[in-house]
Amino acid sequence: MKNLPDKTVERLSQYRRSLNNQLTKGKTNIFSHELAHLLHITPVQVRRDIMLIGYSGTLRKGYDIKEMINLIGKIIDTDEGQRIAVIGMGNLGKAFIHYLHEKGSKLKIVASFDVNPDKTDKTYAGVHCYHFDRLAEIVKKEEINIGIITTPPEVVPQIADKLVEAGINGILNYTPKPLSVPDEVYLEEYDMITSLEKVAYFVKHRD
Amino acid sequence: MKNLPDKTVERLSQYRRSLNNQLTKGKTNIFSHELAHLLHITPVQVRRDIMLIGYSGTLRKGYDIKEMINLIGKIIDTDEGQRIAVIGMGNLGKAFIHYLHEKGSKLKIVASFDVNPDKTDKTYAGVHCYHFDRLAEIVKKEEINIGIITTPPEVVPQIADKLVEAGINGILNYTPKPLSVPDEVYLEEYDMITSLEKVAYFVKHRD
DNA sequence: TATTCCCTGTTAAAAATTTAACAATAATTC
DNA sequence: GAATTATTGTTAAATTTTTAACAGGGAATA
Repeated sequence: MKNLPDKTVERLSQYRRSLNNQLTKGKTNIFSHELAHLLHITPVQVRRDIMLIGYSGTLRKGYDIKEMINLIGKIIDTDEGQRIAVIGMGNLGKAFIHYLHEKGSKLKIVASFDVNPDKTDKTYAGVHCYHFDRLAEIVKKEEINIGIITTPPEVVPQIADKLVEAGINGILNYTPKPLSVPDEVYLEEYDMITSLEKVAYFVKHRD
Repeated sequence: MKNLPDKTVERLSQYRRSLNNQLTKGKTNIFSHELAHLLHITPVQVRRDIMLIGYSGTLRKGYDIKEMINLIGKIIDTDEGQRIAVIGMGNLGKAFIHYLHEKGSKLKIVASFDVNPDKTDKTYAGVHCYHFDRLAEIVKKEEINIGIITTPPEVVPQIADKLVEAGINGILNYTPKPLSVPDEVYLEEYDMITSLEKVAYFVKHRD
């Protein structure tokens, strides 16, 4: 499959979640306008995304929910499921682990890291916390290929270097410290303060 | 000032943070390419954003850091500073409070809410946690105008309703449950699982 | 069986965002 | 003081994303 647009990929993840939800409610088919309504987007956008992934619904019956869930899985997930590490076991790191814990997602957080001895060598929601010194070792052993960084910003560049060195393929940086990594590593950054200041701006300038 | 593009607003927040950082290092002026380098974006983008906010640097000396910080403040902040509430005192809520605690930001988290009696009537990092039943009362008393939702997804719609009813002007929804609010309320949504699945997708399809 | 209606799939247009191109000009060099 | 260099500000082009428009066709209706 040709590479999908960024935004479509984001929505696929959300479609899947909504669809799973509908499935548990006993629904088997869904119209573009229904799915759109659930995500508060437009039906056209739904249909366009579905077109891009090469799926087809049936006229007047909409889309088969199970089929769509499976297809999205084929697009996003790998067969083995990707294995993830969280670096930094503060509140944000814990939130992540907690978030992924219940879901039947293919994404598995299999290790966490910290330097604080109060946190290392303990297990939180089924995820063991190792000392950061053991990063390379554990990444290899556990076949981790994605890292989520939730540490204080000062140490982010070194952490990223270590992750890349250890052979990770994707990084999700949740700190306010912008990062750059080699081209072959996929990087996604998100800054909580920025999104809050964005809200502040648009609240101030609304009308 | 005419309304700025979404993305420019996001970057302004990041410029300011970087600039403050440079200021503490004793730097007084900065070139577009330097600022660009700090955020890992292009110099053109920096210059264009600066153009949009109507600021000018001086040729060969770059931009005056203090002036820019002040200007960005005038654009994003209000004189009194906006007052924020966090709804849901789980790990994510705590992360937010912690994050904003140290910063000299104009944004102030002045209250938090939960329904769990283990959490209510306590203070975390200087922020008092009230029972959710008191939302309307406290929002009024504390003149809160922005709410951050970090609760379990099931209860999000009711919470949003209550926030809107209480007269809030902006909502930052961190749950995976899409929300819709009246037009006069600014809504920003962010979904941690989605961004993780996005990384997973691009890692899988990289090159 | 003809007609209407609803919903999909897709192409085309519009809007938002990023990137490129370059003119202007102050400082520096020769 | 002429030529070169570095850096800004801005217009234009390219890219990405969203929205609109509408043809097609199966189901329902009559």
